[in-house]
Amino acid sequence: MKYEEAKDKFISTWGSLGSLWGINKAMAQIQALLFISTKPLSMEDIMDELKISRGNTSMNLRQLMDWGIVTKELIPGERKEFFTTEKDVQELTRIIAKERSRREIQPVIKVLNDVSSIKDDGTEKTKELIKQTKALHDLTLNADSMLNKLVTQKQNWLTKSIIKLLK
Amino acid sequence: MKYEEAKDKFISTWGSLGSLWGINKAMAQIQALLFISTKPLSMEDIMDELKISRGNTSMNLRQLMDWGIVTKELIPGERKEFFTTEKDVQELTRIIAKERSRREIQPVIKVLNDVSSIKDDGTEKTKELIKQTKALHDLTLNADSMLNKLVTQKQNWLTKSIIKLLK
DNA sequence: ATAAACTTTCAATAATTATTGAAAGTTTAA
DNA sequence: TTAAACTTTCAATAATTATTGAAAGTTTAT
Repeated sequence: MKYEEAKDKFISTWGSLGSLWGINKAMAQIQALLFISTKPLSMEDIMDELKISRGNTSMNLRQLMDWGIVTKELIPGERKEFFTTEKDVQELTRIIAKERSRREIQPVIKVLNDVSSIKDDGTEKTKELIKQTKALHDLTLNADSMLNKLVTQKQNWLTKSIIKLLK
Repeated sequence: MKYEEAKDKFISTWGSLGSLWGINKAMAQIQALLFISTKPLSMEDIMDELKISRGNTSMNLRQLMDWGIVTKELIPGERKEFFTTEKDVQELTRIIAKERSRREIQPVIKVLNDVSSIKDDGTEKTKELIKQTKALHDLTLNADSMLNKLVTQKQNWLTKSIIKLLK
């Protein structure tokens, strides 16, 4: 496999994986492109490489910047804006996990907490609702914490053990 | 908050959370409904409760059964089929995590592995591609393993400590 | 074998989400 | 101040995904 082929394969795979971490295809592909680029890229560069429109590029870059994953880089003597992404995967994951926790998991924890706190009127169905939403509430907290744990760990000790197991 | 209100709130919230764990709204809502129900429900019951069509109900129940989350229950003397869902959240999570790992994470690990194995031609961009896809490969393995870890743990020791921290 | 009771399938349609492109906005250089 | 270079916005459109409903399929009781 040659460089170009490998690069395209990587970008398109990472793009379609976007759904897994809750971002759209273009956004994931822009991030992937920046991730393997050795130098900052301009909007033009990104549009050309990914064959997407100016508007699409602008909007998705903006969102990536909102997330704190991509930063503007000003290059002396250049009028254009250039962009780079966080290159440390641990840090990248930490940012994404935090963002998703804040946007998606926290609101659910709140609802589960509310629902599991309704007054127990003694009926079986109410008891079941309370019991099961409590269990989900616990699980969600648990998952959220795991997410953060995964992400704040300093060393990838785990990776090493897995690779050992797989070989 | 009364039972009906709490129930509806739970079902709709859980439904909209579906995207987080990669399933569609109707599927998540059916699962939620079964999850808090004290007895198996028929297709009719589900359609009425969630106001969705017969076809939609049938297709999503089928998918939930494919995932192994929902099972058919035959009730003696009844012609209809009845459905129940796994009630143990730990087990539920384990099933979902396994399924997502198989369907989504494994293929990505494969691509990352392929891409990071391209011949190093000595250019900077090739080195960067190799380095960064290797890093992602490790991360993905790591995340996958975490997912499984989260899910196979017997006790929710973590939950307890979080609750303690939050209070 | 027949018909009633029930489930599945799938083409048509609706709803949602992503993308475009051109006009409006902003910044910079001279 | 002007105009060129660049970015952002957003209504229109395209692409994708979910949902319906009715016809076809299946099972069961008689």
